[in-house]
Formats: sequence, structure tokens, C-alpha cells
Amino acid sequence: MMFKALGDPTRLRIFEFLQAQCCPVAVETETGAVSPLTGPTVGEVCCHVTGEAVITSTVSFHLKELRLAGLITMERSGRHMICGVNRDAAVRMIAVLSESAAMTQSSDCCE
Amino acid sequence: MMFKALGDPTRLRIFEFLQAQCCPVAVETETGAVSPLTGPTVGEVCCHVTGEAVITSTVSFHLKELRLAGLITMERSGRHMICGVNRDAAVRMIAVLSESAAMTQSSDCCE
DNA sequence: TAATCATTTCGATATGTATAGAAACAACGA
DNA sequence: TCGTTGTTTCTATACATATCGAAATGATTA
Repeated sequence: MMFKALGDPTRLRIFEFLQAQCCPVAVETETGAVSPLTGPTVGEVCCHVTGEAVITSTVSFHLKELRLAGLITMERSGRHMICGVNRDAAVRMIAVLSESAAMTQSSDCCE
Repeated sequence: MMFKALGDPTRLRIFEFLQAQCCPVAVETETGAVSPLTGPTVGEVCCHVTGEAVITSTVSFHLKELRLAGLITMERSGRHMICGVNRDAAVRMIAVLSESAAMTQSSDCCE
């Protein structure tokens, strides 16, 4: 569940940090998989999220949750794991929210 | 936290049900409060959410959580409580998600 | 006022989950 | 191969929370 994944404050911070890391270029391979070729490593996520000293294993746990929820992608590059947001997931969440959001602009949505 | 509030499956169902109840007209009073004058009552929410027999007290608990998160509004009308979505909340959540969503359309978002 | 309807609060319980340290795993370089 | 670096998995623990039944609160009608 995507909303649940973003419900944890630490995960939301991770997600927003990955968003802020401008455009980790996602390339679709011939298998259809989307691979973030550039972007922060797990260690870098740790550094930036660790305002209050979040341990590596905890960050790894949250990254796994975000990955299982489909919100981020990860790919090994040498010893590192490169992280990036999955933009389709954000689009899907917006779709859930957009019904009420659309009402804000035009209030004549009743049938 | 709004994402956390929608993270529970029962609450998400309640939220989506309230969205589907077309346009509970929200009227701003002179005090600035937004009041949903029409819309489903707590009992009606119970009926529609109770696919697997969710008890009234549990629904009431979730409605309180949604209200505290700012996602819905409730107003007493006689013996009933009228429920409606708070559209501004959805707009705010979309703002958090829209950064990566915008990338989906144009990929030249880097500085 | 008494009875009834609609909803919320309380109390107990059971389950889920975030956290951190230690150990394990993976990839690279000497 | 051995040591180092980067990351994940395991284990234990503490805390949060979803659920339900019962009791309490609010509002209406007889």
C-alpha cells in the first residue's frame, strides 16, 4: 500500500529526498524494467536522512518498504545501490486524490 | 499526518466512499469554517464500509483519525453527523507527490 | 421526563511495526 | 585470498494502533 508507505515520517523524508535529487534518469530496458542509472546511494540517503542519527539498517528497512510499495526503484552499481523514485507510483496516488482535488476547481461535478 | 491517515485500508475505503458521494456542498461560514451541509452520515458510512462487518465504534475511531489528519470534515445535523471530504487536504497531498509526477510528462526537469 | 436513536469514548486485547545492534552477504581492491 | 566497504538480514524489544464490546454522551420524540 503506497499511502501506508509514505505514512511513516522517516520514509516520507527519504521519498522527498529522492525526489529532490534531480532526475535520476530512469531508462527502460528491453525487459521493461526501469533502472535508475544515476541517483543517491543507500549511504547517501542515510547521510541526508540522518538528522537524528538513523542507523543504516533502519534506512535499509525503510527503503525495502518503499520498494515493496512500488514507490522507489533500486539498482546495484558496483558495491552501491542506486535509489530513485518511481514516478508512476506518484501518478497513481494522485489519481486517487484527484477526484476531490478536481472539485476544488469546478464545483459543478454532480451528475 | 495525512499519508498515514490514508495508509489504513479501512480509512482509505471511507475516504474514497466520501469522495464518491458526489459533492457534499461545503459552505464557508463567516468564521471561515467549512461545513459539509449534505453528505453521508456516520451510519451510512458504516453501512457502505461494512463489507466485512466493521462495527460502528471502529468506524467512529477511523473517522476521528481522518478528521484529525484534516482529510474530512464532520458536522452535526440533528442526531446525525454529516461527513464530507476536505478537498484542500487532497490538494496538499498532491503537491507533495506532484514533483515526481511532473517529471513523467517532461523529463528535462534538471537545472 | 422517559425512551429511543445516533454516535463517541473507554477498556482490553491482539497485532503490527519502527528501531538498533550484530551477524551475514556482496563486490571490489591489495 | 584477505581485508575493506556498502548493504541487507536477523533478532529482540519497545511502542503504536486496529478492533470489538460495553458504557457513556447527545439529540430527538412521545
